Amino acid sequence: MIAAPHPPSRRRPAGQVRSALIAAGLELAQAGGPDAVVLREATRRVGVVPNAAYRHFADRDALLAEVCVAAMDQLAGRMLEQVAAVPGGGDAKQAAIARLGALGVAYLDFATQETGLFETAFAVPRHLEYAGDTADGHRPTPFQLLGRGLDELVTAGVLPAERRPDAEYPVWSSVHGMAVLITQGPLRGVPGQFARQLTDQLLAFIARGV
Amino acid sequence: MIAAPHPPSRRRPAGQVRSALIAAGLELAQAGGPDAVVLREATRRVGVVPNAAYRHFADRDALLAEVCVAAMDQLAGRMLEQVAAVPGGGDAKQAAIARLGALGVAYLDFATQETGLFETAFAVPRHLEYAGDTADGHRPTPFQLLGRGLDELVTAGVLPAERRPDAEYPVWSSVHGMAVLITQGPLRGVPGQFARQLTDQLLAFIARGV
DNA sequence: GGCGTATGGTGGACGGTGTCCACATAATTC
DNA sequence: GAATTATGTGGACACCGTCCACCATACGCC
Repeated sequence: MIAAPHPPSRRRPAGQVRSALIAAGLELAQAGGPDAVVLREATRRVGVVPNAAYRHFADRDALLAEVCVAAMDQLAGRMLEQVAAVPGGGDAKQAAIARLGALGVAYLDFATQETGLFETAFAVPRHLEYAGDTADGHRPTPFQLLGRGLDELVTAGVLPAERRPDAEYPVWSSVHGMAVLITQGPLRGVPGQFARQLTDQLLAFIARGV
Repeated sequence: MIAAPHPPSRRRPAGQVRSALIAAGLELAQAGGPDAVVLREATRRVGVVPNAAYRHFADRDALLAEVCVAAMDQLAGRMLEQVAAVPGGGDAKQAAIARLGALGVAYLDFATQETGLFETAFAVPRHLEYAGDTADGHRPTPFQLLGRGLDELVTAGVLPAERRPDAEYPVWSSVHGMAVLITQGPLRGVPGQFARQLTDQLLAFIARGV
């Protein structure tokens, strides 16, 4: 046996393995949702032995939780992009409405195009807390973006100020509910054309209800 | 070794093991959601060896799928109860609105009180189809109940007939979204009082938007 | 009525997973 | 330079879903 007595046993720069594990977990989540982020596979991709993960995370759920906030951050990024792409000029009321609509469409597009990540973003393990809004280094949360959109609606004079408080919740519920029903629920697999019709219908519904 | 050469190896009446497995799975789902319905534990509760399950289900997902329709059926049952409990007399318009509201409240109550079952009802395995509406022997689906509620709204003159088509979807999305956000999503753990306020606000939102 | 055959149970095994323990090394601190 | 801490390794355990080979019963058919 001429086996090397101890394989180099190299050690990566501080924090590198940790973030690499999160990145690997994100890949797995993208491909297969939260259940697919399996600790051993993540370590395999990073090129490290399974137990090494326990130097950086208490357990698999702790890793998953980090992946979840990363996924949520990606959703927020997509929403930011889309709202920035809305042409600005013209009527202020129309613009505010268009920007809010862009947020909703981005939300739904992300859910259908990146179903794994979308599912993961909301799959924070049961006993763990959802990270408070906008942890350091991250974008504003989708919830905050929605709040800004509604504020714009008020300043543009579209939404009466007295109806602004807590208006986030029904709007968020509507969009989130449709996203869930289409991507994971009984409405999954409906043809894209019908899904788009549902989206338009939903936006009109929200505009009347808010 | 005086071991009995072959333990009785008894055989249950036809179909009994199958339904017992579903019932056991339902218990597991109630306590811990879809991930908790684990094949081996179900067989253990039924008092049978793990492999016996494979005589009745192709695999664990097939068992889970059956548990899902049972859970959905329970949700429908709760909705039926609640809508039947709405006092009938008085203004037809008010009555129709009250009955639709009762459906929504029942949906949300079920989600908060039976979170495991609620989660399971919508956790049909990816590659399997959602059972078409109202399989034999089951109650009407929640979706059908919602449709009836909206029909009542039309006949009572509350909802213009031209807005009836496909009105299920935005309404369903709103209620379902809130249920998901409160029970599994970022809103979980909010105090019950706030949750109730959100529910009222949501119903008003729906009434305006529909 | 005897008998073959499908039906539904058993036992044992395999690979995969999360997690724990004991150990070994590299980096950091005094 | 020594002691301590942080990080990676190796090996093990229990649990899970699933497959294979075997066996006992119930049932239809001649």
